[in-house]
This record gives sequence, structure tokens and C-alpha cells, in this order.
Amino acid sequence: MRESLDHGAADDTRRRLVSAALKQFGRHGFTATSTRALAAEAGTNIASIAYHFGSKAGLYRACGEHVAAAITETVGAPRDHAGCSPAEAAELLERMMRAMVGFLCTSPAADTLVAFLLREMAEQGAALDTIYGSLIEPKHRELSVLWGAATGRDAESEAVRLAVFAMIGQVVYFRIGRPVVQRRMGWDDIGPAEAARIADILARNLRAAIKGQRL
Amino acid sequence: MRESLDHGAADDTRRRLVSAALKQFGRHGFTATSTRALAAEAGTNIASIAYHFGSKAGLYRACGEHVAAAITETVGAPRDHAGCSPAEAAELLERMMRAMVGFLCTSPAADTLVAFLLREMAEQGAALDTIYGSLIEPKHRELSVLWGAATGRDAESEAVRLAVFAMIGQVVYFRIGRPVVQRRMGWDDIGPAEAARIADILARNLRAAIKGQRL
DNA sequence: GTCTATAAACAGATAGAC
DNA sequence: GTCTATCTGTTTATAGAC
Repeated sequence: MRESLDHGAADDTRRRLVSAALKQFGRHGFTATSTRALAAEAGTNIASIAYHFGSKAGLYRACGEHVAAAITETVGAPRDHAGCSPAEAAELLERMMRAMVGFLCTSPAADTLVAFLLREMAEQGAALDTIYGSLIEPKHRELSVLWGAATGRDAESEAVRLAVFAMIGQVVYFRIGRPVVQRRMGWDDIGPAEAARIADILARNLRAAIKGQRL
Repeated sequence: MRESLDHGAADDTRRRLVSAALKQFGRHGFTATSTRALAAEAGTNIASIAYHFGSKAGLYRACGEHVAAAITETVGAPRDHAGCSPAEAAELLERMMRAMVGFLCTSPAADTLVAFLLREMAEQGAALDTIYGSLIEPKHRELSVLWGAATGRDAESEAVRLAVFAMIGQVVYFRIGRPVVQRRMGWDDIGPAEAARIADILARNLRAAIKGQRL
């Protein structure tokens, strides 16, 4: 591992390679991406992949780590919501959901991250383990605590955990099914305006679901 | 095109090739699947792929058509729900949603179909056009009519179309995110029992969403 | 560290025997 | 229709010059 404060030419090549790889692996998959195309987009040569990452597979692993780090940074560390009132919890859930919609639908960075993650999920790749443990699990736990507080149920009950997945599912589908959604909605693109309208519908669903599950 | 009533050895080879291809294309993607591996799993030789489908790409196209046909058969032709009462519409929506959950989560056939479709969606492949026009669009329209009837809103209003996507998103996420869901729920597998518990939560969400959006 | 040249393995397509 | 053998191009990885 290199000094993280070093910003030499080598680190720059590494960065460019990871950036190109994230994009191409996400778009075409591991096998369909050739080291030639990667080197070309990164503005370097084929041999540098082996030099910096050992192999094409090593570069892929580096991408997985980059994705995990990037998403962790955007979603932030999970916080402790003990002693949250039902109203506060519901409002917090809505805010977090709106942030998720905004990020997934409008952030340019989300494009490559989601494409990479989706492939990883379908292929049951090794990077999924890291991402699950360091990101998905703790975040889902945090949302479960809030959902439990909002509905008056046990945060780790089966119903609450499933309800949180259902909420997440609504959000991520608008990214995964984006081409289908755009076509059916007659939208040329999903920008901030469209994302806000999606978030409004989902927020209404969220409030209704909480109300319907409240004890 | 061959006689559909003919069940000779050639048709059998075709069937075995499509079956193997559906599985491997879905699992590893187009490029990562070699014609050698396909021929091996289908119990035939490489040359037969070119003979029966023209090329590897031709076999892929045949898979796309097979998927579209298979899903169309399971979801059935969209029906006309004009003059449906709000209560009837809501009940019908719930029944259709439960059927979707059951099929997606427990049917062995869904495994390969969904994997293939998911890749097709991510890669923006050509088969998506066929599947969108012949399947997704009409089905989404049918659900929109029911949602409109259940909530008293215009079936083609933006809010209704988005709400239908949100409902679908909840369901498909439990299939797409299946490895994540299993892990968080501590389930070894998602069988009929687990699918029923998922459907119960989603049905409650559905009723709550309809109630919350009702005019 | 960067790059060219090349080695060794693999891909898809096809010719031709049966 | 089926299958073997082979052609042609591309792949990743690497040796070695600079």
C-alpha cells in the first residue's frame, strides 16, 4: 500500500484506471471488459494494470473497495436514534428516503456505482460481502430502529425488517428500472424535477405504511 | 421457422441449447458465456449453435424471445377492468401482487428469467424493446387502471403511474436483492413460507398506500 | 514507472467427413 | 443434423528496453 498523502504520477495512473474500470466493469461486466479498452480510457498501457493491481481481477477488487468507500461516504455513518419519538422517527425516515431518491436518481456518481453494485449482486461477487457488512447491514439496522420507533414495534421484529426492505425496494427500483420508468412516464431524463415528484409519491407511501403498521 | 408440431431431434437440440443459454447468459452475461460451455451443457457440439441459430448472438436473441413468451404466459393477457368498484379494484390489485411475489420468489423458472431480464435491463439490450412493448407497458397500464379505480384518480395521471411503479418496485426488490434480504433476515432460502410473510407486509403497504392516496 | 513486443491460451465461426 | 478439426482473431499476462 502506498502513502495516502502521496499524489505522484503513479497514484494518478491508479486513480484513472479505477475510474475507467468502474465505468466499464459496471457497463459491460468483468469478462466483456478488455484490459486494452481499460488502458485506452485511462490513457495508459496494458502492462500498467498488472504493475499497479497485479492483474485484471486485482483491478476489479480495487473497484469493489472504491465503491464501498464511496457509498459509505455519501450515506454517512449510521447514527444512534435511541429515544426518538414516533413523530421524529417518521420525519427522519422521510428525510433519509428523500436523500436516497435524490442521490440515486440525480447524482452522476450514482450511475457507475449502482451499475457496478447491481452486477456484483447478480454475480454474487466477493465485493458484496464487504459492502453488505460495512454498509447495507448497519444502514438497514439504523432504518429498522427508526421504523420501530415510528410504529411502536420492536426494531428487530421480522415485520419491521421486511417493511424497511420494502421501503428501500421502492427507491432503488426507480434507479434499476430507470429505462422502463422513463419510457412509461414519457420522460427524456430523470432530473431533479422528476426525482422530486418520485420522492413525493414515495413519501406519501411511507407515511401511509407507517400509519398502517402503527400499533 | 420449423413446424411447431414437429418434435424431432433437431427441435430437441434447439430446446436444450436455449435452456442452457438462458441459464448461462443470465448467470455470467453474454460475453462471459462461451459457445463451448453452452454446447457442453446442452450435450451437443459448438457447430450446432451456428447451424441452428446462425451465431452465438442468434442464440441470445432466441433466448430473449423465449423469455418474453414465457413471462407473457405466466402473467397472462391484460384484462379490461372498466367499471370496477374501488373495493373490487383494491382486492384485485392485492391478488395480483400476491401472485407476483409468489412467482418471483418461489418459482424455479423465475430464477433464470429474472437473471436474464436483469442483465438485459442493465445492458440496455435489444430484447428489452420487445419485452417492454409486449409485456411491461400493457401490464403497467392494466395495473394503473386498477389503481385509478381503487383511489378514484385518473388511471393515466402521473401520481397513479408512479404509485404503480412503487408497488412493483417493492416486489421485484425482494428478488433482485434476494442475497441481501436472506442475509439480513437470517433465512437459508426464500420458500413459500417466507414469500407469504413478504406478501403479507406488501399487502398491508398496498392497502395503506391506496387509502392514503384515495380522493 | 512507463511502454512495446510477444507468448500462451482462448474465443467464435466454419469446412468437410459422416 | 451431427460432429471433429481447424482457421482467424482476440484475450491476459509478461519479458525486457528505456
